Amino acid sequence: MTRTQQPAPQEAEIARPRTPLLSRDRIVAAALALVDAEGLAALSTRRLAAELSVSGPSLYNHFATKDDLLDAVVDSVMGEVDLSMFDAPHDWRTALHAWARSYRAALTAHPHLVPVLAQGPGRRPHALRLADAVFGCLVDAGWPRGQATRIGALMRYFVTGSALGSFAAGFPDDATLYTAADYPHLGDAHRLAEHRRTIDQGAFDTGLDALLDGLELRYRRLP
Amino acid sequence: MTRTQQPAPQEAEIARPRTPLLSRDRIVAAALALVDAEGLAALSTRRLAAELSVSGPSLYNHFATKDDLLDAVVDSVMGEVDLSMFDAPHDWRTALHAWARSYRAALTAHPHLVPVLAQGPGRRPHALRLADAVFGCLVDAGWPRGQATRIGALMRYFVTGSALGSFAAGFPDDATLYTAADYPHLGDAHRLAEHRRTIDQGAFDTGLDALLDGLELRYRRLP
DNA sequence: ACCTGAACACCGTTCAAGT
DNA sequence: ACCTGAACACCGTTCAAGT
Repeated sequence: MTRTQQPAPQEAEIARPRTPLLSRDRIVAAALALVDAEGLAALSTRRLAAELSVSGPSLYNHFATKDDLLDAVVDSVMGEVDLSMFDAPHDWRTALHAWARSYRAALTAHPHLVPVLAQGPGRRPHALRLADAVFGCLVDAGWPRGQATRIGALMRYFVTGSALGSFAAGFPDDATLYTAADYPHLGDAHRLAEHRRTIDQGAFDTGLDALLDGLELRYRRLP
Repeated sequence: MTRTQQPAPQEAEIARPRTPLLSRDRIVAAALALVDAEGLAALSTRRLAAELSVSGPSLYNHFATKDDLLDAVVDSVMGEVDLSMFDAPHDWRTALHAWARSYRAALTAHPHLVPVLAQGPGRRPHALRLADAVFGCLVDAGWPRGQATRIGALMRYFVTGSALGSFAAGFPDDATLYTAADYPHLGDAHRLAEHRRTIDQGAFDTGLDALLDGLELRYRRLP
C-alpha cells in the first residue's frame, strides 16, 4: 500500500458516507425514555424505530437482537449508581449505607427495568464494576470472602426488592375491598397509596438501618 | 315460576350440556406449568390453548383478558405460602422468621412470576390475606401501626428481591470475563454459579437474621 | 354455555435490494 | 456501512357462527 497525501482515496469513489441516522447511544436513550414512560411491554422494535423515525429493521444494524439492546439500556441505568464512596476512606457500614441509597434511587427512577437488571450483572460492565466495588470494600474491611459474598447478595435482594414495586401502591384505593370479615386488620389499607412515597422510602430506610445494625453485630463477633 | 318434579325442564330442549372441555382451575394449572417450564414469555394464549388441546379464543370464555388469567396464576402461588404460624401463639419474631422462609420457598419455586406478584396484592384474595396476617401479627405484638406497615413492606422487599433472581447465577461461568485489570476483586466470580443454591439460601438466611436482629433492637426501644 | 375459524392490528427477525 | 420494504411465523382479542 502506498501512502497518498489525500486521506482514504477509495472512499471518494463510493457514495458519500452521510452521517448515519442512528447510533447505539441514540437508540439506548430513546428505548430508556420509552420504557420509563410506558413500560417494558411498550418497547417493541417497531415502536422504538418509529420513535426514531426509521423503519423497524434498521435497529439490527446496531444491535444483534432486541435482548442485546435491552442489555445496553439496563447497563446505562447501572452506570447511574454512585460508587465514589468506595474510593473514599469510609468504614464499610458508612459506604454500604450511601451506596444502597444511591442504588435504590437509580432503580426507582426506572422501575420497569428492575426485573431485567435483577437477573444479575451478566456481562454488563457497569453491573460488574458495582459488584466488584462492593465485594472489595467488604473484604478490605476484614469480612471473610464467604461472608462478603453473602452480604453483597443480601444487599442486592433488599435494594432490588424495594425498587421492584411500591408496597403502598400495591393496595388498591378502594375502601370496599377491605371488608372486616375477610381482612380484619386492613381497614385503612385503601389510604396507603396516598402516602406512597414516604411509606416506601421510610420502609426502605428502616430496613436498611436494621440490616446494617444486624450485620454490625456479626462484624463485632468476627475473630 | 312453578316447581316441577323434573329438574330444569327447559334444559332438555337444548343440546346436551356435555361437560366443558375447560375450567378456570385447569387453565391456571396449565399456565403455571408452562410459565415454570419456559418462562413468562412462553405464556401466550395460543400456546396455552394448544397445551390444553383447544383453540386460542376458547380461553376467553373463562377469563376476560390474559392479565386476568395471569392474576389467577399468581394468586394460586400466593396460596402456597404458609400462614399458620400467625394463628399459633408465637412471638412476632418467631412468626415472621417462619413466614419469611415459607414465603421465599413459594416464590423461588416459581421465579418467573415474582415480577408480577411483587407489584403488590392488588385484588388477589390470597395476597391480601397474607398482608392482613403479617400486619395483624405485628400490631398485636405491640408495634405501632406505622412501624408495622413499614416492617410488612421491608419484609416483602427482602423476600421478593431474594426470589427475583439468583445472585450467584447472575455471574457468567466464564473465567476470562473477570480480568484483574477491570475487576480486581472478582477473580473467583466464575465459580459462584456452581454453588448457586447454598450461596443464595445462605445470603437469604444471613439477611433475614440480621434484619430481625435489627428490628428487635428497635422493638426493645418501644415506649 | 362453551368452543370454533376467520379476521384485525400487532410482534421479532431475516433478507434481498438500494445508496 | 446503513437503511428500506416485503415476508415469515408469531402475538392478544373480537366476533359471527356453530352446538
